Amino acid sequence: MAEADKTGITAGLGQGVAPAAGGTEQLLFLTDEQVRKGIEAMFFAYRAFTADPDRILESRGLGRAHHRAIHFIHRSPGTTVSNLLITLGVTKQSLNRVLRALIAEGLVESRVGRHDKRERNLTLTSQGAVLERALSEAQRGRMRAAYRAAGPVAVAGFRQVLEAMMDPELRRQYQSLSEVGG
Amino acid sequence: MAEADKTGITAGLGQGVAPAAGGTEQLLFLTDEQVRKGIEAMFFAYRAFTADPDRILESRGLGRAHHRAIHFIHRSPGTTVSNLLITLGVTKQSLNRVLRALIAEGLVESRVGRHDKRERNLTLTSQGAVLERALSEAQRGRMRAAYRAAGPVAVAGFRQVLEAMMDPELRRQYQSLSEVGG
DNA sequence: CTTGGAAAGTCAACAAGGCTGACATAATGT
DNA sequence: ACATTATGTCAGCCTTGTTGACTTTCCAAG
Repeated sequence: MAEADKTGITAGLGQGVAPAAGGTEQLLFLTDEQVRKGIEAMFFAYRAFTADPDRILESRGLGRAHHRAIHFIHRSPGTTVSNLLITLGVTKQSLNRVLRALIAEGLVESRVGRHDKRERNLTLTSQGAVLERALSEAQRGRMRAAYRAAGPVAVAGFRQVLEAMMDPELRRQYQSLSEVGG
Repeated sequence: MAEADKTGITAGLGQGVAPAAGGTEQLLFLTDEQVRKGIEAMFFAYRAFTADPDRILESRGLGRAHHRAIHFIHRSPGTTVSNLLITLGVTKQSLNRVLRALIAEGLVESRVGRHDKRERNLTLTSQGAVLERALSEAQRGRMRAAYRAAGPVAVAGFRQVLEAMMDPELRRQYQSLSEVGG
């Protein structure tokens, strides 16, 4: 199947997309078949998306959960445990297990907060930064290749649809990351 | 490693990278920041993507693994265990546990193959079809809403990028599903 | 017809990474 | 002084993935 979608959207999108043949749907691109393909695309793409980092992590006895923590600590250095809890959407106990491992491995540092000593400010150690870099490189390499293959217009659309899929609460979190970032 | 510097723009620029609205970001869309946003968008969107079915499944004591099996059995009625194994990318033992539960619940039927009696042809029972419908409806509802919000051009781009992210092998599988399509 | 290999099922054991509940500690704010 | 917040931790449970070993059934080639 060719990437004929570029122009027509409705026309090129193959198989089950009956071109208005008795179709009641005013918007052709919203056929069940189209939506199903989107769902399956998410499933397969997400597998590919996590495959590269998983390979790196495996060799160090870490998992996807550690990757996520590393990613967001890198993204928001000095963030607190509570913040991370909200971002990751897991329980304190679950995150704590992950953080304990990361700290034990010397990848993350946990310092008592300056203003509020109950808080812990989390940062990557230099070792942690090295691993983050490796994980990120692998994942960004794939993402970058996909971006190149699909082109800038497609990339914009990609992000638009993903953002539209998020619940408002998640979207807010997602968007606030960029502002903070760095 | 050096690819990141190609654009001359590294981290810390946040949203400011692209000339906000309708800008010509054609040369800039491969900045690290852009790619990172894509990665995070995948993370958050995938959470939202699975949230609705998860809620339905939970109430019936099933999990995401069951959903995946149901989805692909629905998609390719009469498929064999081996086929499903390849599609889902899990081990025989793992899939078998899931299938056993689905059969016990009367959601899936396993019939001895006609041509090759070693094979088992898997189909949804009427009950299984009902559940599939419910799960699918929830997920497609969200996807459809996102599609509407983003528009047809964005949808095309969304699919293009996701497909470009897949490894050739996964992409082949993904594409072959449409042809079968029930 | 015998036999090798393929398809499927199963048992056992294990690990990652979610979850809940209960409880401890230290620091903060009222 | 006291309630609340942020964090950590123990214990136990669940789902879903993994390996390894073994069996049954069946097809197909020698």
